[in-house]
Amino acid sequence: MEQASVADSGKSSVWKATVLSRDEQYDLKRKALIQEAARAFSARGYHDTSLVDVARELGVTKGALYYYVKSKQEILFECHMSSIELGDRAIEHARSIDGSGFDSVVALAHRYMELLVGESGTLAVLTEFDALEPENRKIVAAGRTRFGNTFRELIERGQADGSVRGAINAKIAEFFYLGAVNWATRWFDPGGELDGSLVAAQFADLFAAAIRV
Amino acid sequence: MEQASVADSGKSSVWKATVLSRDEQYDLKRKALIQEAARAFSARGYHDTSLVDVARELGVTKGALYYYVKSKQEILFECHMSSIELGDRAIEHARSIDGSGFDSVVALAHRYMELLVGESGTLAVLTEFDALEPENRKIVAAGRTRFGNTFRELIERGQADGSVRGAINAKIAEFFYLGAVNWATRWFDPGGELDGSLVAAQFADLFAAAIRV
DNA sequence: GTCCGATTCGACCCATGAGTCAATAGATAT
DNA sequence: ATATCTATTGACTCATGGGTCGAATCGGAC
Repeated sequence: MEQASVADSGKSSVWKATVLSRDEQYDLKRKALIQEAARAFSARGYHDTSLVDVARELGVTKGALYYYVKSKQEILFECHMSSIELGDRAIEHARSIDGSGFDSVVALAHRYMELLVGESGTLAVLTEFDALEPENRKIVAAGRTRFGNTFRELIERGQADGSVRGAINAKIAEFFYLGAVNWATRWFDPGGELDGSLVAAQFADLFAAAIRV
Repeated sequence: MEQASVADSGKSSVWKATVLSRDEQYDLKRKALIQEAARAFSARGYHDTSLVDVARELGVTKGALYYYVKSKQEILFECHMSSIELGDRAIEHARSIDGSGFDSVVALAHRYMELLVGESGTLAVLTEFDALEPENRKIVAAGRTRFGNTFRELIERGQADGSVRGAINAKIAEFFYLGAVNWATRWFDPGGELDGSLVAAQFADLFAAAIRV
């Protein structure tokens, strides 16, 4: 008992709670595992994160993890896929905007960042693309391309309709903003002094000012 | 002979050239080693880069590398230190500007990026900070802090003298720009379609527009 | 040509970390 | 109480990669 409470001193909150069905518990634990791994991957990087560490953080041993996932690579892949999904949701939102190209890209940029630092964003991993094995990388690359193309398309539409500065190179602007965002996953701390929606708003504001005509 | 030419098919250009003194050759080879490692660290990350790969790229075996450096960590440290030095040079340049706070930060941002994608920038590594061992990390952190403080100080001076938008959070603006820059070391290819000085100019322009009053 | 120090090789050691698996403790139903 | 399925352990294998070291090689000095 004493020892159990010591083991629980980590973040193993989801790894107990016995008021649920089998399947529900399984799903919850799996989610918790991926989320914890995502946090570690984002902070320290894929190759510098050992599953022993992740397991310890969950108050469990490494072997147990393999009851929920088949490999470390699978975890990374799921992290990437959920970030892709956030991208798609942001795209959907941007497309629903009935405004200029400028309005749309800014909406895309803002919503994307909001989702990333928000509730469901804690399991998104944007870096470590190279650590994906070829097969998975291809799938993730498709999602990335989808997002990047939309981003550039909206910028160019803005340039066509006169709402975005013509001097801007769409590709560089995209890399510029996505770089800032990708990097944010490294330093942003959900419990830190900077509030998520504040950061998202500032990021969107900086980007908007950067490309506004 | 035949085999030697095959081995040379990499980028081992500096690893021959017998028209120099001992010490000069030693220094050159050491530089080449660190530069090649930096390229690999920037592209694939520290932990995913093996010294066997670096050695092969230089047309040499791993053992030979240890004649020039004492550890992989030493290489990483030197890479970081040279990026710090670029930062200091950019600071020096920004301080020499006799203008508003806005003019100074933009000069800092522009020059920093120029140096990074320029000639001497090929050995700068900005990410992989966590891979530094504690002692080295402390030293590098000092350089980073110096740069970050200068960056924020200039922004705030700009806000005081009315040349930078007051609504901007200096810290977030700094992270925003440095994120874009850090990320650029991952994708920028000196021989690629995008010219270095063009990218630097666009980055500075985007940043300038983002914070301009 | 021979010698000597500067370089480089390649085989080796060792730590780390991914993934496996038989054994077992825990819960659940009968 | 017992049989059964679930979940977890901990000891294991194996591959990778950093670092070491004595031996071999190379290039210039005499």
